Order: sequence, then C-alpha cells, then structure tokens
Amino acid sequence: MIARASQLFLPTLREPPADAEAASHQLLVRGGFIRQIGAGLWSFLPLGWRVHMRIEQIIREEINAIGGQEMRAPTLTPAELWETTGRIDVPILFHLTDSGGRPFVLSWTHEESMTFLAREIQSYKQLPQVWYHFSTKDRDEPRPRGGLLRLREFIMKDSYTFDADVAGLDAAFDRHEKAYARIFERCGLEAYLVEAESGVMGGKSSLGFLAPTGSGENELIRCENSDYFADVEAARGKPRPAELPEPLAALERVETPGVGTIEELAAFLGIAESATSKALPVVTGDRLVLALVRGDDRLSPEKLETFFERAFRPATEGEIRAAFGAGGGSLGPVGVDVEVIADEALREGQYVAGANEDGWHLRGVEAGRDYEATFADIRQTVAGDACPECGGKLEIQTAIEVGHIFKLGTFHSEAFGATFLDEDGREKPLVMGSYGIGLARTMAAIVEQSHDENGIVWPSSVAPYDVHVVALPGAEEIATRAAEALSAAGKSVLLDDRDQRAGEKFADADLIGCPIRVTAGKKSLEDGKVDVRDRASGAEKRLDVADLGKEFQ
RNA sequence: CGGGGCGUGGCGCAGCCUGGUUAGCGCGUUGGUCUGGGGGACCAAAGGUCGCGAGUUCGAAUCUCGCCGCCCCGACCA
Repeated sequence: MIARASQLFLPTLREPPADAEAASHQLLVRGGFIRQIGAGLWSFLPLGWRVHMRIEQIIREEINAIGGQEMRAPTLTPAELWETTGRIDVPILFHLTDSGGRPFVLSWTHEESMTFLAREIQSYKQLPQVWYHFSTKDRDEPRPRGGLLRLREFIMKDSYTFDADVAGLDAAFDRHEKAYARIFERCGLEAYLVEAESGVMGGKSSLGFLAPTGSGENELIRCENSDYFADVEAARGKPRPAELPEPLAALERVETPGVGTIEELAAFLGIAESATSKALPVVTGDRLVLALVRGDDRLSPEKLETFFERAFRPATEGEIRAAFGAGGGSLGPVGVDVEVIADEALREGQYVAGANEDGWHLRGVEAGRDYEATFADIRQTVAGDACPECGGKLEIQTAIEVGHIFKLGTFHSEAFGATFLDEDGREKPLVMGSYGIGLARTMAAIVEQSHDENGIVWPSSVAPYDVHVVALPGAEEIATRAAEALSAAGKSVLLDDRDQRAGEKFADADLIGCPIRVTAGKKSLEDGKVDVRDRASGAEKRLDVADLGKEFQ
C-alpha cells in the first residue's frame, strides 16, 4: 500500500497552535493528525484516523481473544432507559428532545443499553457472555482540555460481562485485566494497573490503567523499587514519622493569639507541622463530622468519600460555630460532641490541636486518652511517603487514565430485571462487569510517551505508515521503486512526492513520526542506493533498493 | 460554576492604552525565475464581516455595555 503525500489531506504546520500546551496536543495538530471543531470536539484527519484504527484493531484482537463478541449499541437513547437506573440525573449527560418533544439522552456509557439487551438472556446455560463495542460517547464535561486528553465526544471500547455468580465475574474481570495489559503493551504504551477510587459509586472493585505522561489529569504514585503503583487518590503511602516533642502527662492549654493556620501554629510554638493536627469539619448527609489529619498532611477527599460511602461538603462557618463554639482556626477533637474520623497517622503520639476556643490550642492531645475517634486512612499520599509494600520511597508522576475496569455486580441487572434461571430453577440477577478504554486518549498517551523535539516517534504497531519514503528532486523514479519494493514486502508506505525542499520533507517526516524513513536523492542516482533511517535512534544506513524487501521481511 | 487570559487573512502575531485616509508583519498559499540532502533567494499576486450585537462619537479593530467562543488554573468527574 502506497499513499502519495501529494494527494493526501495532510496539513502539517510549522508552528503549534497558540492554545496547545500538552505535547500530544501540539504534535498531533502540527502533524496533521487532528483538527479541533469546538471545545473537546475533534476531527481525525486521514493520518490520525489510521492510527485510531490501528489501536482499535489491536483492542479488537485482544478482546476477541478472551471471547468478546463485537456488536454495536446506539449513542442516542430514550431517556427512560436512564430513568430505569436513576442515572438520568448524572450531570454530564447531554439531554435532547425529538421533534415530538420526547426526551432523549446521548449515551456517556452503555451499561443501560447493554443491560436492556441482556434481558434476553434466560438461562445459566447461556452464560457467561462477553459483549463489547466501539461506540461514540458524549459527555457534557465541565472542562474538556488538552487536545485529546479530555473530550466531550469520543470513541470508547467498552465491554460488558454477564455471569451467573461473583466467581464468574472475578474470572471475567481477571481476563480483561490481562487483555488490557496486552493491549497497552502492544500499543507501545507504558501503563500501570492501579487501584482506582470508585468514590460515590462505592463498594465494588475498580481498577484503572494509568500511563505516566508529561501532561494529564491523574497522578500516579510509584515506588522507586517498582513494586507498588497506585492512583494518588487511592494510594496507601506511609507518612514519614512525626517530629514530636516530649510527651506531656496531661493536656496543657496554650494561648495562640491570631494563629489561624497550621503553618502559623507550628511557627508560633516552635514545633514541626507534623506535631500538630488539622481539624476539618465536614457535613455528610445530615450529620456533621470532624475529620482529623496530621498538620503536615492533606485530607484526601476521595478516601473520605469512600469511607462515608457518600458525598460530603465542608461545613459552613455557621455550622462550625454552632457545633464547636469556635472558628475554623481553633478546632480540635477534645471535648466536642461530634463524631471524629482521625487519620491512622494520629493513632499514636501527642499532637497540638485546637481548643475549640478562639485563640487557644491544646498541647499533648492523645487519641484514646483525650478523645475518641474512628481511625481510617484519609490522608493524601505525597511524594516521599514510604511504600506500603517495601518501605521504599514513593514518587509521584503526572499520568493519563487510559483504561478502567469495574466490577458492577447486580445494580444494573436488578434495575432492568435482567435475570436468568440457575441450575436449581431460581431466578437471579446477572452479575456484571464493565471495562472501558478511550481510544483517542490512548493515542494521546502514546504521543506523550513517544516523541522528541522534532516530532512524534510512533511505536511501529500503531504508526500511520510503516515507512515514510522521501523523494528528493531528480530521484522520484527511484523513490517510487523503493516504495513499491516496500509495499510488495507488506509495508504501508507514505511516499512524499511533493515538490518541496529537502529540509521541509525531512522536517515533516520527523514530525509525522513513521518508524522508518527512506530517502532517495541525487546520491541514489549514482549508486542506486537509498538511505534508511530509524526514526527513534536516528541510525542510518545505505541500502540497495533491491535489498529493501528482504531488509523488512 | 469561581479565578485568569485570549479572540485581527489558513497558522503565529503587531496595532488597541492615547479613536482619524488604502489594518500591518513573519510563515503558508498562487504564478514566475533561479535553486535543490535539514523549512533557500528574488519578482509578482490573491486572501480580512478586526468573534457577534448594541451604544458613545463627525468618525470605532481601538472607548462603553451585553452576548458568544476558545485556552489555562480551580471546582466537578465511573
């Protein structure tokens, strides 16, 4: 297969668009792969779509290999589908009506559609089922960003598994986990399986695949010894030890006029921030709770939400006054009639805490002796924490979530009455799992990981073309023969037959990033050879056109 | 939704503060000459509702108000 650049819609740009910051955003636009049509809305141009299709095909092969059946559900769906599960209220849903005024929703995921279909499953004899499709998702994202990093419309591969029991789900989940690892590996993408926070969806297991990148919305925690990876939101780093002063036999009141922050408190008392505790009153449902973390730690909203199994919000100034009789800067767990959730780090030792009296704190506050609390891991892991596996130092890195897999259980099947009869003739809800990969986001992540100052360096598995043949003036004929030889050897070839300067063609070739560049120029006319250059390493060698075929067998 | 920034030929920008004939520059595009292994030179040319709408003014890209769009930070987020 040979594509001629002179006839391709391949608009490359010398400069990146002004509003592009992420490397993938800049390079994909400059290389003529994608163009924007609105916030979070992008067109894939011929080269971009070729890459997208190659990623799609890798996913298809791997999901087929674990028994997936490819199908297709629509994106436009009747609103009642979403009323069935109550997910009609999800804020990122796009709502619309048809000309008759009937309400519709653009699917942002397909559990509802697939479960609707799964009602046709009648018997345990038909289980398990693994269904998947590549389909358009629309999400009214509050903030799309970064080119392909966060889109309002995108194509996702999503699988849905239906099993008779939890053991079946576990097996299906495990197969997907392994398939995903193979998919990302084949795409040339470094991605790690991490525990993800399922937040308000709560309870069920959820794992994410994070690809470390230069730009992204997630943060990957990784141990320096590579034995622990986690999303920062769920990471279980161990805090460094607190620097505590000598313990006190009893509480000691200390006046702290004008002290409102931990930083000021530590400075005023001449102690480390880690010797203090930070009190954060929150409201969940209709109860007020005091969350307590060490002074040098930050509360992890995701962990606290998981602990509560529901959303929460910071308490208002009025609520704080009413419950504690003091302002936000002087709160503590001692002597209050409020439930206290304390971070594990505070289980041992004595800390300075607010006295619930403006301008006063307490020294020597000790859990168990001075207050009762429920202990939980509610602190945010930070770089420098110790690894929970080996004690090594944890590092933090920007990342993109390219895949997410969930054990859904029976929430959707119960809502839809998607049941089957088991061996004993009992009616049971299908046990479900769902598994997603964002294709465009995967593409962006690959570029984030595989580029240099000159452009993209595509892994050969997803490159738009295997070989980029550059025809310099006078050598068009030999370039064409080289392209034909490569094509005959099964390679896809981009033949740059445009009437452009050599520098321009080389710059475009580097930018577009095909793994191999073959150059035919004046020198070729003399010796019949071409220059074969490896995009990644820059290594170059001269080969006879006749030998090109076997070079790439 | 809160904060900040931006909107001027295809791309990147200047002009705006301090209103005044034909709105400039670089790149790109078209035609031509020379050139030809890392974005070459010269000549000629095309291409603009200055985001939209009101207002102020003799006169608005420029000042005022409103709206829209886009980007970044935050909030939000299966």
